[in-house]
Amino acid sequence: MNTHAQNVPSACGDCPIRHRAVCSHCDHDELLELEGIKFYRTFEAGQTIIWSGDMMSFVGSVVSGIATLTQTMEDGRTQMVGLLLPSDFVGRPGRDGAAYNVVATTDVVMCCFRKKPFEELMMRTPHIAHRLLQMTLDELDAAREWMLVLGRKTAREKIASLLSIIARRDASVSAKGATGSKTFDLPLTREAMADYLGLTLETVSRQISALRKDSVIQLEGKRHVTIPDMRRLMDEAGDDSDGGFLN
Amino acid sequence: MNTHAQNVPSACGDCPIRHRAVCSHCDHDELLELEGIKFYRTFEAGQTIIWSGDMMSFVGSVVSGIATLTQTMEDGRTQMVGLLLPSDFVGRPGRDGAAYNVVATTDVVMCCFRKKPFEELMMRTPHIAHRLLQMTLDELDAAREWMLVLGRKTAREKIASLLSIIARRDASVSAKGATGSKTFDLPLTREAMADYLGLTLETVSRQISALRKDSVIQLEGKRHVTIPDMRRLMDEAGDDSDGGFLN
DNA sequence: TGTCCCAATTGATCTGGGTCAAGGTTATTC
DNA sequence: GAATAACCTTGACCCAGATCAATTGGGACA
Repeated sequence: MNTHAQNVPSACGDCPIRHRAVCSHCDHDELLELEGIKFYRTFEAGQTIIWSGDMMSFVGSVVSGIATLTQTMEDGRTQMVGLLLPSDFVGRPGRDGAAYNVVATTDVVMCCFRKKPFEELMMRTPHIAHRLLQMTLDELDAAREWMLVLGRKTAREKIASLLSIIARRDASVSAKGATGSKTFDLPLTREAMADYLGLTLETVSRQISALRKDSVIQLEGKRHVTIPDMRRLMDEAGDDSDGGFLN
Repeated sequence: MNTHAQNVPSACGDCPIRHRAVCSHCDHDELLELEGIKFYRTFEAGQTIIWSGDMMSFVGSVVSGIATLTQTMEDGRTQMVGLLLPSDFVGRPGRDGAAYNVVATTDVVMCCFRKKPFEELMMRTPHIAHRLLQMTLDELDAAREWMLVLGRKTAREKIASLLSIIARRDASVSAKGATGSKTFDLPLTREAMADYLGLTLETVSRQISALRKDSVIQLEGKRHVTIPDMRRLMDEAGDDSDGGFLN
């Protein structure tokens, strides 16, 4: 039982179940069991991966690309409830119906497992259940952190919170650690950001402009963001500590 | 392996680990193992059970009373992120620090387990891990459902959503099932409701008055609510289906 | 090189819910 | 049963963010 290194043994392939997603150890027994129940699927940008209420026949993780979880009311109001980046897990072992829409924001490759055999594997393999429990607890924390953002933060603080989350998960760090400067491409349209933050896209646009005018962020084009001072951004977000949506 | 009935065998005592909270079956082996690691604690209304950031030395479930999970910003803005009713589980196996404050709203009795032994028990006992995973997935769904409430619903819809959740979890049903009339005592002050809904207490008060004037609800005193028509309330909440915070 | 299209910006105005302030209701205590 | 203290309600006013409406920018394609 050795913890997994960055470079994956070729025997493991690039299946996420052997990376962060599900297990953190690396003996090869299960690989065989997985043959035939594991497969890859690709989705185009904009495509719905799972409809809320559908029976889900698979679980899996995101290999590349970005997907979002959204809830919708009949009148069309929508709220994004999660952001899926590579290595994030999708699915609800033990459940049949999906609770929300999963939509590909960019082109997405997923590594999927047929649900029934995966559940059986999980039953036989305690560390998978434990790993899933840890991941689910992380998501629960993230969701609750986000409830504070949605319920109590101002528009400016909401934008700063979102940027700081994306920066932490996504960014190439250009300087010393958590407080230096960071650069990344926004993976979301203004409208998607609005759906995430419980705002309108106009308000998102205005607040981004304001943050740029105040030099909290720099913009190159519409999507490429650089954050000269993470500490400053996190102050704007109202985060006391190092917060942690999506860890 | 028999599913648990309402009346608990006396050998089981009233420990929640044998009720809904953790396991859904009832063989007696583990009971012995639990001796010495299980204990009860009581908290007075208003008392903080766990401070955010504290090391948690126990996990457990609520036996009686009501507690809330809250997040707070330095400037005092607070957001409730969960409501704990009897049988709900508290704690994060595998984690040390608490992520939010847990506060007793009424007097609360908790059935606690020392964390380390509980975790060891969980490692040895797959069905406990599976049960906890299911419960955590339920909480995650509930949290995400609540994100829609916080991000996209109007004040009136928010109040209706909260009332319908409490009615579903808490109420004595007076008529036929989910659509009949229900009666219950509000377990929360107006201020706590406001913290739950991302509103101010004045707005909560006004919207409750409005719902009463429109006969969506009836009030006796300040806390005793009866809902003549659940279907009507759920329409007001904007819930298409039977929604499900806290299941 | 233009034109089509979609994302984004910016402006003007409106409004739901926040803020501030003044009572009213119960419950508790002595 | 009067005094005190929570808790709740209601009113008047205000403002952050929504809504409605142009306009701009930038990439793909012919």
